[in-house]
Amino acid sequence: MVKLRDLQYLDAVARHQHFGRAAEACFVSQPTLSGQIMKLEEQIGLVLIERHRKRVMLTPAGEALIGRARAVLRAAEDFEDSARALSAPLSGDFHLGLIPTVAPYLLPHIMGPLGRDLPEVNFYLHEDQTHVLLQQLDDGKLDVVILSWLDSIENVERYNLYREPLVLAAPNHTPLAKLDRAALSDLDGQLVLTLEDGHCLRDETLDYCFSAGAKEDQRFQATSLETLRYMVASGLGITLMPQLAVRAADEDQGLHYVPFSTPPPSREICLLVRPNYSRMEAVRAMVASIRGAMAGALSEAEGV
Amino acid sequence: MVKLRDLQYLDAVARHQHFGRAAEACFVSQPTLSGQIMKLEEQIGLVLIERHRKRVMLTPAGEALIGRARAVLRAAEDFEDSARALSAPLSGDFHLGLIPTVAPYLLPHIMGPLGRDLPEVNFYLHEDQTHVLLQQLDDGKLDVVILSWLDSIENVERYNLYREPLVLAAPNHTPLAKLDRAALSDLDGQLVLTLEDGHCLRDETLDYCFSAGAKEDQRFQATSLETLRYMVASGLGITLMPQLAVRAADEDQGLHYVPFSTPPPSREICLLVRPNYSRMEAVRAMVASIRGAMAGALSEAEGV
DNA sequence: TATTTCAATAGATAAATCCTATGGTATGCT
DNA sequence: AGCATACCATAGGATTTATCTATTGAAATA
Repeated sequence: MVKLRDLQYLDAVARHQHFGRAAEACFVSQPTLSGQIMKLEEQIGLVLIERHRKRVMLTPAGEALIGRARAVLRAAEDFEDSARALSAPLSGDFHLGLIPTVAPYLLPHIMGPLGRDLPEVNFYLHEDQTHVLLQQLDDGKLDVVILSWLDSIENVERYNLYREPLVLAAPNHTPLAKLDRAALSDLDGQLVLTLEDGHCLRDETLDYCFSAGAKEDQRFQATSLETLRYMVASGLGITLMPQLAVRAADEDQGLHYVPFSTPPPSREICLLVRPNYSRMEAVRAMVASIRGAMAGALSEAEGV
Repeated sequence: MVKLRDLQYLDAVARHQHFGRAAEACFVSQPTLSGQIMKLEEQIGLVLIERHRKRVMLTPAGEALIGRARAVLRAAEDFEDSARALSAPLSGDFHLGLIPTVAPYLLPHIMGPLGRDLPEVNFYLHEDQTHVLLQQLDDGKLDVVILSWLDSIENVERYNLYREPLVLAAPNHTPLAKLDRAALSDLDGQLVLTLEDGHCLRDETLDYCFSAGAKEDQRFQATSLETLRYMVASGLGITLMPQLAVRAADEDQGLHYVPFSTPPPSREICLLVRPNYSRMEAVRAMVASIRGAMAGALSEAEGV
């Protein structure tokens, strides 16, 4: 039977397209890696790697097998992760992915409680757009992602964390900013500023706005929620903001937030893991910790 | 990183609940296996096996990990199968599962062509009911199954082989046996003999019969199509028979087959493999070979 | 108490892996 | 051309790992 080490060597060569660097990545000498790769090729009766002077690459057979080789390695890592989780359920490294419209506003609320409730866990934080996070979750690069739920997402296990209302952000001294409560119908005929393509908040905002009869201002697209905030503050237009991004201090910057009358437009922020993920005990602890932290944070924010 | 060999040892101990027999199954000595298991336990920091005098068994931790260990082994086998398939696509062992109402009538038509078209393949044949075959396909015990398609089947790749008409089987000298062509409406009010529970042909037959107003004869249930045939021949009642099970010689046994007018009741016989199965080239060759053989066989039978 | 059963231990051997040093062959530069 | 560079393959020896046989030890059985 093939050996996991050989598959690691194969994976490294496929990745680096270079025997020396692949060997370095595996912490062995180049001849060792070369020899083992050759032995593997001999064992299965196929040449897996095309050796050129300038660059090595996989043969068609290698290309066909590399996916399955990586599947074996993933399964082995999964076994080891499970073992670690069993011997110390609430410890180890966790790679947590968040979308850009959540991370900077959620993390201040939860990093404290998480550090307190799971003191043995090291959290590595990754910020990216939904589709990237989901891909990385699937690849095993991330353990957990937190994002705004979309019905098109599949093949994950989902834990709702909190439902986040969207509020209307309008420049001071405009009629909309005078409102105590906004209704969706108030958006009719308005021009709305949005984030650039790829942000799920953009799609959610546009959905609500289109159905209310508002139009997108196609002259500008913001690259981040902070940019968007300043575009609104400088009087360029209005937008919808997630509740957690609301800052009372912005009033001085020419920006006013108006909550919607119930039921407000909102998004469901949830935590996702792969089905059969090996460290569910820690995930459940994380979910409980975050829900606890956010129950307080949102009702507090809502009162403002 | 864990070694595949260790996982094999673990799997063997879990299976045999006995170190000595597990070692034998792995073709190593008992101390070797004991030692490696202990080393594995030490490596992952968990006791996986409860050593009792009378019987060894998995600890809860072992129970939690054995599934993932087996997943690793399956992935490794998959890699090796793929490698073999690449170096000799149309050779090796194939475990083929068939349902009992297909196997004895289909195999005579296809074993010749299969042997001719895939001379390097060894076919191992397994006969069982649909749900057992599907489970074994999923477990990797079978490479390919051939059965009558049900809409409830999922998570497989499907290749239709042929659509098999069902014909009316009635005792000679009964009014139905005098018909040249039967219509479903002719079944109205009849008592129909069926196979015992678990055979998909039973469900298909009853579906057609119920919708035509016929009732099941609950006094008898046949354990095989051959038994059923003789029950009809001895005048106990009528039934529906798959076209391929029709034998002209039965006329002398008091049994008459009446084809239905078009469109006749029928079942779709198809070949299933796991998605991402590693030896698709051979499967495609099998499908082509069977389709070729059956195109002739069915039109021939239909002419009778 | 004697016997049986079965996993663990001890010590020796065989095999696999890995290292350093070196060879050979394209590629690129002057 | 000629030399230097980059890089994979080969050789030979050192180390680690897996494996074997023989034996021990501890519970279960008679």
